[in-house]
Amino acid sequence: MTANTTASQRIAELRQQLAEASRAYHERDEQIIPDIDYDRLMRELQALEAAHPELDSTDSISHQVGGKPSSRFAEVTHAVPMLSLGNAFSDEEVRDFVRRIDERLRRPHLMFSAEPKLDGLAINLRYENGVFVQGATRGDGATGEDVSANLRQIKVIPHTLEGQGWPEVLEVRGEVYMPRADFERYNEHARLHGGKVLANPRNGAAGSLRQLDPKVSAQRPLSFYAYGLGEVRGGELPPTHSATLAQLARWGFPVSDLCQVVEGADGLLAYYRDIGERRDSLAFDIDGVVYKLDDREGQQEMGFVARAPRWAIAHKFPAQEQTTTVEAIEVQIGRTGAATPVARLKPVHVAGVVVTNATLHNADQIARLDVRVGDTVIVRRAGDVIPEVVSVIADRRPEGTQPWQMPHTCPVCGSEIVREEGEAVWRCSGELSCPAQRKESIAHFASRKAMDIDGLGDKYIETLVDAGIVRGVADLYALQRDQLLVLKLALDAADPEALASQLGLHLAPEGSGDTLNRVLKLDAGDAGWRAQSLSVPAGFQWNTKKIATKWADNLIAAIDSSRSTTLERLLFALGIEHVGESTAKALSQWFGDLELVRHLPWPLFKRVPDIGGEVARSIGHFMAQPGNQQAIDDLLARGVQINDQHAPNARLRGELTLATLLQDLEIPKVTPVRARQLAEAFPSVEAIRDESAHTFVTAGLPADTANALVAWLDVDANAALFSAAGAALQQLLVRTPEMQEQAAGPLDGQTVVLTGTLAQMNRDDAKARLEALGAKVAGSVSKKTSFVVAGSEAGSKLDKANELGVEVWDEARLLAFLADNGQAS
DNA sequence: GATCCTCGAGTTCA
DNA sequence: CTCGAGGATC
Repeated sequence: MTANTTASQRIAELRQQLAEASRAYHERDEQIIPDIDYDRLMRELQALEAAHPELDSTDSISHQVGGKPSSRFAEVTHAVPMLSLGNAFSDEEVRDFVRRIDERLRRPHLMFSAEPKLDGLAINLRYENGVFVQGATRGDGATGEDVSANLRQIKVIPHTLEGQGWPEVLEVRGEVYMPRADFERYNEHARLHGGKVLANPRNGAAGSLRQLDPKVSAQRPLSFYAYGLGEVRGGELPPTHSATLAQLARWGFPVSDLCQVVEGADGLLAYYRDIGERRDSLAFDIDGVVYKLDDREGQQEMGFVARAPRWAIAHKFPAQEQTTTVEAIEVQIGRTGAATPVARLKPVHVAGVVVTNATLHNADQIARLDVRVGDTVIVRRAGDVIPEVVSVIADRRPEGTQPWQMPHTCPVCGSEIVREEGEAVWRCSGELSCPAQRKESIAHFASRKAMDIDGLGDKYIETLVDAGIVRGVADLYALQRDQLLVLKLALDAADPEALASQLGLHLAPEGSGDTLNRVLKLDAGDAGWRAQSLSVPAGFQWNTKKIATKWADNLIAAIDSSRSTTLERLLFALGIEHVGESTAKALSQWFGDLELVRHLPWPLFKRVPDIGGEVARSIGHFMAQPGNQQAIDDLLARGVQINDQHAPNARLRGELTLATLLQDLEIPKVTPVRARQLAEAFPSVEAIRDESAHTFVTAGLPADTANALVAWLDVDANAALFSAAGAALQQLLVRTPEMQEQAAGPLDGQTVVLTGTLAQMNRDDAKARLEALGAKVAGSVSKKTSFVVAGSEAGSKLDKANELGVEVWDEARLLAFLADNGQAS
């Protein structure tokens, strides 16, 4: 095959792909390949055609601008063609652009008008004698569609011009777009009322403008910014682009206030960076910025190349969206057993990083998108960082794919995967017998906000667990330096036999695992393979320099220093379901000591604000497992110490009554009113326990309530819980004298939210200090928020605060306040 | 019973 | 950061 046939094949291929994409984009408002790919393919085609002029043809898509207009609307031939712009993707290309102008014009100060490039739909508005007469889409650049009726529905487009001095014929060009917030609101409404959900603001704008019924179009929240001119007759306009925009604004057109005049390539690049940083906080989507030589005389001198002016260029942001293929859909098991499907993607660059994984959240989301293995998908890194699959490109689905289904068994331990009634998540039922859950729970235990064991990364946890050295969190505190050294040696060893003989270890037979496992496992007969007691012989020759000893020493030291901890950290570290950072803190503050929390009957936990039945039961359930109690015993036996134990909070005192207890037990039919009645009629739990329904009725309870109570007490487990709770209540009340009064802080009862980056301290630090003054530090802004502390680059939370009229402090004010109240750094 | 608010849990990559 | 769901409140 000659080079030429290869090229001609490729050209044909490219032309077909591009034509297809172009048709979909312009006629059906669908994007079947992302812009970035389209641009890349177009460049490839142009390059090939330039290199092989004999294969070029005038009707190639590379010589057209956009697609053919659809036939539903009247055609409009533009008096002045609507051209597209050349693209720049790098600083270098921008400098080239400026250099070309500089070389031709030879002027001292090159001034440019820089503007955001809105991601919408370009249109041309025609005014004759100051009255709007026609509006058209760009179409293929030469002819577009008459969408005047729909454009008249857009409030910001003037029907008649304001002010005076406008030309007889004035054509204004600009972008119709849909503001993000309106797009969201519209979709929310559509979802609730079964309307058409829009894919993104750009498609929303395009689709809306091309509705045949202007009434439908009127419902869509469209807006407009002017950025240029078409035909102008019978009038003078200012000599620069920037002054023209100002003039357009005076005539009543919306002009973006982000437009700026800057000088030279450096000015352009600074503008680009500035807008790039503000991109996410803008009210609309942009896909780059546009630079135009400001003075019109210079523009004329520069002229045009085939499809674009030489005096303007679009500087695009790195693609936020990319296509790639789904190589597999795997299931990850989290600490709680939650089974999360994750798409393994063919690696692809998106917005500066290589993305290989994207969460698919849960089975419902997969079903909604209908993502299948082998699919080509569009991946996005939205405003935040986390990649997500936006949509599947249906046309590129290979034959014979099946809809994805949640597996029935756990990929790690083989246990059944089940879904609770009414819940969205599927869970592996293996609990701690599932290695994945065990590893995750150990990782959680060691994490920064829990026991904070530095240096114990996922990899090491994995090997420690696989090797059987660590089976539960308490085993971490029994780790020996030698075990870690051998572990590291085995991980790096090329020759297991040699290593084993050097260390004097018995080696598991080949095929019983990788090098590491063969070194670590010892034949224990029928019991299977077990970790052997590992040690490095005295005088062992380390054959590589300083191998691993540093790491092992550091880890042992980190584990050691984590022994001294707080109740809050330990409770959080245990990984009790529904007990996160803040619930752990509440438990620690209200009850003060571990023994109390370990043995308290669950209904009493409900006395703590923000703990309800679900959370209370979960704590009780955790503490009722012998294995968990054993683990706590082991931790304490191996030197874990809680340094902040104290007496229960005195505020509990008023809460601990027979009436509240009766409510908290969740006895059927026993409402708060009935609970109070019972508490008044009977002095204690013991007095109620063995009574008959008749006695309760005599005491004033309705018969059905009395019967329900007796029936409930008749169940042994309930009776036991009842007695235990009564005893615990008494015990706590007996401790009344030692209960702690909480010191009143200046921020008592206030809720504070931190946002943005603080320069002088980190977030956790600021949080701790505010809490020391009595404040509650919350994660989201609501009308109950007392004030918001905004650091630099504050985002949505600051907006929300402004929206709700919540007071906002800057960092200086916070620092001053902290200093005034004895919490200076 | 509905609504608002907060917490927990899960996730990516340099 | 976002979603889902638990808790508090009316």
